[in-house]
Amino acid sequence: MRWNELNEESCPVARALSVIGDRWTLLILRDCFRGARRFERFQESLGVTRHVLVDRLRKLEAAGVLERVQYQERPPRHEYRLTDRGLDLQPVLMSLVGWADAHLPLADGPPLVYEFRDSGEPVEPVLSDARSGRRITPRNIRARMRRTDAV
Amino acid sequence: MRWNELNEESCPVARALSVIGDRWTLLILRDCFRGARRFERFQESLGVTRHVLVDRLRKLEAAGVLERVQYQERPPRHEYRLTDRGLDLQPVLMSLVGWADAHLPLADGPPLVYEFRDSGEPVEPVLSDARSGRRITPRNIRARMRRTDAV
DNA sequence: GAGAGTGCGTTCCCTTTCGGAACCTGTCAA
DNA sequence: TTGACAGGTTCCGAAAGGGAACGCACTCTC
Repeated sequence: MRWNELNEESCPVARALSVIGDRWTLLILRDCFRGARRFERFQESLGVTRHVLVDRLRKLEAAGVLERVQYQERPPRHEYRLTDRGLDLQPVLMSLVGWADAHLPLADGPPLVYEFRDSGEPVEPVLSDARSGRRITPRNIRARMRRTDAV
Repeated sequence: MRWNELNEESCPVARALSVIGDRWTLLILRDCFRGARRFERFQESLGVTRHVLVDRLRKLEAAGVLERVQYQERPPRHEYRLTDRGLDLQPVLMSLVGWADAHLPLADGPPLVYEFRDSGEPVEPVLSDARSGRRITPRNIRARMRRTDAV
């Protein structure tokens, strides 16, 4: 298994990481979910070097996670927007936040909280089964291989 | 923001990535969830070089995600086991799997499926609110900053 | 009791990636 | 005409990673 060929793996974790597993990539997406769209804003927010940022944005665009949209003509300027495919990464980000808040807490509480847009009720995200609504824990489910090459 | 000082950030995404954001780390944890515990098995499964593997295992141990347990005396041999903190990363892995299955599908279907350990019913993991059970989507929730330094 | 095997590293060398800083290219406004 | 702005590109040295060999403390087999 080579890092640059993760997309050819059958394991879904590996294929997901082939898109979002590079350094900085998930932080770029975090900024996207917070409304960032433009190169300078990503660069300032992350402090990442500019060619790395170019590389990551290009890869995310190629993967269909971001789309590059022209927002002015002269000089041509583009911004990066989350596609539906990118929006679907929200559970990944929220799971990370949930884990960090639980296990790497800050002294003065979590710096951000999620709430429902309509009611303002706070959200405590957990994984559950879409059909039954049953809560998912590491101990009440198991993975079953459908093919042996899954690794 | 420097990669090696992500743990000092206030953003929970950054702090989570300070533990699991390095190359290979999530793939090591994937193997742990599949029952891998020993150095040789990780090394064979991933093809990662041995010193990188040593580095990642040490960091995960230092972060309390894995614990190093002696399983024989002479010569002393240790294996790496998920702690409760490590088990709590399952939603992160499952979110990645869900996203990959939805957006980077394989021609012949997902190589592995999750099912409930007791009933064998298939599991379709989604994020929902622990209290209300309401489904979470990118559009029905918003993040609210509790402090301005959250970035 | 010599040699091979096992499990977990460590060391060495070379390539790739990354960080830091400067530079480039249209365009507009002062 | 000079400066600012947005989004890159280029160059160089440093850090991280890949590949392969070696080390070491046993045990097992012949």
